[in-house]
Amino acid sequence: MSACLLWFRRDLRLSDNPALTAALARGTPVIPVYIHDPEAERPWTPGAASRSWLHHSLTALAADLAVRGSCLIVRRGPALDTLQALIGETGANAVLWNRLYEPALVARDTRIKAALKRDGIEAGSHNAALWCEPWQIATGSGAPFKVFTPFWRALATRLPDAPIQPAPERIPAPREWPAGLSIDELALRPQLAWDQGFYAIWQPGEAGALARLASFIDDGLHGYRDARDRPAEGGVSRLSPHLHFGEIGPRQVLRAVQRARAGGEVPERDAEHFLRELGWREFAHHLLHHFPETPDAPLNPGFAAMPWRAVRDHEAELRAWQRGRTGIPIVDAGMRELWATGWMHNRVRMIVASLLTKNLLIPWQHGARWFWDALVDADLANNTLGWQWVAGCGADAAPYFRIFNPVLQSRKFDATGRYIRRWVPELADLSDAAIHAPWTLGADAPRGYPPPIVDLGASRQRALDAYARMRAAG
DNA sequence: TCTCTGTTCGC
DNA sequence: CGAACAGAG
Repeated sequence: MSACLLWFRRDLRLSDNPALTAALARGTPVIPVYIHDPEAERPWTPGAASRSWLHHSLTALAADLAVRGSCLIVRRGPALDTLQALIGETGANAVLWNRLYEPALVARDTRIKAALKRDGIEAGSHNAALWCEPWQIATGSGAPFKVFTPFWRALATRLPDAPIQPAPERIPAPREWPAGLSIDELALRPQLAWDQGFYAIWQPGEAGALARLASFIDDGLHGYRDARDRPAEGGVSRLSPHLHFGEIGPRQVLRAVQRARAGGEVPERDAEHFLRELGWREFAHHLLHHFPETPDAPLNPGFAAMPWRAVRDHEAELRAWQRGRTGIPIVDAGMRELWATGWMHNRVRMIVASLLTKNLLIPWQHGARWFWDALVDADLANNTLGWQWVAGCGADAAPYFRIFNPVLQSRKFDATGRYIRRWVPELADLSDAAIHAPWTLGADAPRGYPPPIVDLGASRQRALDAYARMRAAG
């Protein structure tokens, strides 16, 4: 009897899922499968925080499938071998999935599709993750975009308009289910439960994603343009991990914003600024597709000559940055928020990344690696774009060498020090005037909090000099 | 999605 | 003397 394997990867939802829609349209039983195959993602195997989230997301998906008379079959091993084994066991004659965009996974999926077709198996891939496929958008001369603003203008002409499918009420089951592992057997959670704190603020899974979107549209979108920059406020959507795992799709987010905008509940400027953030996500995938080397190498080749400091000589500085012990309050607050919650506010991501790459002159790849392990929303496209942007070697390079001043940023975006007080409690008693730069208190600076790891003025000049030397060499 | 400096303006 | 602004990198 014929059946269809529905291969879940990072599209862990039942609404707005084109592969699921296609599977149902075939009218045969559907066998949902998740295959744990981290080796295929080398060198970017999922980090520890991301694996923790995945555990919870798979658990939610399995429950959502069970309610619909279905079942998530969990396996481990090379994806093609596992799919072929399942085909043998179930007699399935089709495999459907939604696309991923990481270079290593694109290569794997291409091989799998060819192998399945050679065996006479229908193999179909769909778009669940993007407004617009990276290869469907180009400059006037047919080249990929490297600057955000023109990319955004082009994207606006190609927004999706197909209707969004709701989650089905039932999913037809096979007469017999193949064997599978329990989610626990994948050992995705850390041995020491350092991720416990994460789930006080996060609800992985489709229901959590939809609830987050709804509450953001209701009371976060209004005033978003300004509130999004203040890390002490809940002024951002916090949808990033849900989007990364496909617990919600960008089309669903777009549709919800458009509805709120049309209803007049939300000022145009706030809707526009939020949609631009989704535009940056699309841009990141566009760049990763067209420049697959960029997770490791600068997009701007001139940066090969950038005299970064060798990290092996400065392990202690990297370690202090990772642990939130740089002595610069806004930076330490961000790094500790990351450690405690698996997430960091985007404004603060830019500040901590600028300190590492500019003031400490440590290569951006080391920061990207740390984020990769610590973020629940770790995403190769977004992480690469963000780090290259801050380092100055990526797309949308400014005509100047951008160096954030963490004290000014802190005064501007955390004026009352609420964010710092929350994550750096040893500074909680300082005045609003002193909390952004406690070393200015001299002998009165709080004990137990380190002095700044670098002189911000001198290290700024050092970075500018390094940049000038790079340009002279190029 | 920036910072620094110098200038001007208002108090 | 600080706020506001322009220009440069």
